[in-house]
Amino acid sequence: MAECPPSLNPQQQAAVKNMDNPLLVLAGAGSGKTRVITEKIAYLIGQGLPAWHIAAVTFTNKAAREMKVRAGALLDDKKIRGLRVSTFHALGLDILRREHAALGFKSAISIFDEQDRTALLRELIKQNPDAVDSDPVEAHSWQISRWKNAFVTAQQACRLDDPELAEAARLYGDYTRQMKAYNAVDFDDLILLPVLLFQEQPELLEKWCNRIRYLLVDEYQDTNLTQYQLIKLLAGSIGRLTVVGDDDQSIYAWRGAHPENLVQLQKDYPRLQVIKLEQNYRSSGRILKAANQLIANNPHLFEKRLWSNHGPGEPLRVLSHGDEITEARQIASEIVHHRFKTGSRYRDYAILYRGNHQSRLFERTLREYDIPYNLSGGTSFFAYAEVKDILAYLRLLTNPDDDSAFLRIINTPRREIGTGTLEKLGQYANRRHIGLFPACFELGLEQQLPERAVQRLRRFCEWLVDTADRAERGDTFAVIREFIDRLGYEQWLKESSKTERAAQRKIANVHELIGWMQRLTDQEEKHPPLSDLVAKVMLFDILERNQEENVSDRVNLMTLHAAKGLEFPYVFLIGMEENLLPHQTSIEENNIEEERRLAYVGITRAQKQVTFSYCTRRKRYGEMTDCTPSRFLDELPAEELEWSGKQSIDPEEKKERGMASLAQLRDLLTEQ
DNA sequence: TTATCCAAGATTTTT
DNA sequence: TCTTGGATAA
Repeated sequence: MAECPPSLNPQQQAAVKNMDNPLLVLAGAGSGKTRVITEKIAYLIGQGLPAWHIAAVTFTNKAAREMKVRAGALLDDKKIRGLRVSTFHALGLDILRREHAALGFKSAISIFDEQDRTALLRELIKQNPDAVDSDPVEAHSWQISRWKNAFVTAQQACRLDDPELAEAARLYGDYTRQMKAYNAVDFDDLILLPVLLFQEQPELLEKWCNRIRYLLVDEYQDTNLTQYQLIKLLAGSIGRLTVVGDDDQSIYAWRGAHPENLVQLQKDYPRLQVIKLEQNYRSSGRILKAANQLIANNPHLFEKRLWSNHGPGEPLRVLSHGDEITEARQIASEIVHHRFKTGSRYRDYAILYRGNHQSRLFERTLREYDIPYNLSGGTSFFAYAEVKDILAYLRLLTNPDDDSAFLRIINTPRREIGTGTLEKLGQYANRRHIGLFPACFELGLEQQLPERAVQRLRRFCEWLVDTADRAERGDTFAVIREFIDRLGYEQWLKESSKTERAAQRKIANVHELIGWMQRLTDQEEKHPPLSDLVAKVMLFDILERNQEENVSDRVNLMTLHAAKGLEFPYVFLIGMEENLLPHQTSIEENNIEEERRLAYVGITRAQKQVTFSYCTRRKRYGEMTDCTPSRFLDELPAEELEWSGKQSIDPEEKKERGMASLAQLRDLLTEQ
């Protein structure tokens, strides 16, 4: 973490102590915003507001965890009991779980991820063959999500009368009805449904407002319109509320984030106080100067200028390379040399890039150079097919209406239940307006399907019912383990995997998932029902947790998005080229500002030094293409930049600095 | 029902 | 160039 001042600076103090007015804290990068939130929680409790009346909301599990830990360090356990620190989605889930009846849901709610949503939409499109539609399913799925994030209901979407979106609007309605039938919600619903509920039933809102008497919101610039509605409802008309944000770090507009919420706050709460935190405790002067100058090219909701007490520090460097292979090699070799020269650790370095695909070459190169690295982002644990399968089984055990889960696992592992059978089952269930699982037990099904098929379905379903029963009553996890065992799932993984190693990895993932859920259960005094657990698990990412535990000494590889909120002594910003950063599609859509903020986020991650690098030629989609250095490089203070690369560097130095052979490097390492 | 091939497309992704 | 998913053949 950045060094914090021994005591809070005047602005931070003002932010902590202001509790009578709604408060907006404009916290620049590295200005100690997490500290302000945690200190404020401690202050509120010190002023006599019990912890269980305070809620702090973040966007990531990681941020929530960090906040909990840091609040815990300020206060003793007793005082902090009941404090709610969670993600938006976890808060929404909690509301839904407690108020499900008011929304017409049964208690065991399934949570659908994007894949589930897309699969369901695909089904819905198939069911309506007269609609000639060329748009891919993903486009509709995305549009529906956009609507949900922008607080547009299905009815409102239908009334938009936009022929381009008519099909999506129709699907939105069908989808919403179908989800209700499945007793399922998606991630966006976790925010949207509580808002709709509170609007319709003020007495429930009052209950929750009574419970949450002070609300703190982290990364406020990332809230979407629906989340803002939820904040406004919970904070009430008085606005017992502190939000902390930075419009310069808004990099999620493409996902529905609405940084204008910063201004809206001023309109909705005339008594709003605004406090700016501009002192930076992270970076050296030159880095801040560069960051300030770059971001000055964007229009601003609020003016803000970062400064720091640190010295000017080292100049910013720009490296030029002939191609991406040279780029990767030179950076790898620089890290080796620099680390050796300064006695730094691997984990002091971060290599940041715009797109995930850029990591691949760097991974390979770092391996060649024997540099340990950590890759964050990429595929999440829950994207693994084996994890999704097991979760689908668990979902079906707790929620028999979850057709998505049913379809996913009915023939995984193979049970000789093919599409023909499922098609007929689906038609029957549709006619009877029931789920696929309940349909299997109906007598009428026997007229539709051959007896063998019915038998197979029933045998499987009866087994599930029996398992669910025993899991409810007995030792839940013993039952689940036995269930997975009897499924023959591991055997199936072995058979279907290409290599033995892949199979072992998948099996390990399954164990990890179950073990993790069990630990989660054991933490709670009263064992929560399985359905709660399954829902909760959907909101977490186990990989994230692993990386926390893994405090090993590794170079960090991540996207600029993933880097937000983190800091490193030495930062490499690679691929500083037009069409890469700013990204091509953003140029086409004329959305340079968000790209500029991405660059800004990248620069402000650095404590001591930033190194930019670009290539003059690069392989793209398998073809060598010419590249132009990013326009953002021109927007930086030229006098603080030190260019090196083929134009400016003399051949001797180049040889010495960049092109050391692998053998030389190995020698260097062994000497050490 | 499953295996294999081919064509299209290729940002970012907190939950 | 690599991945993904849909179509097609066995």
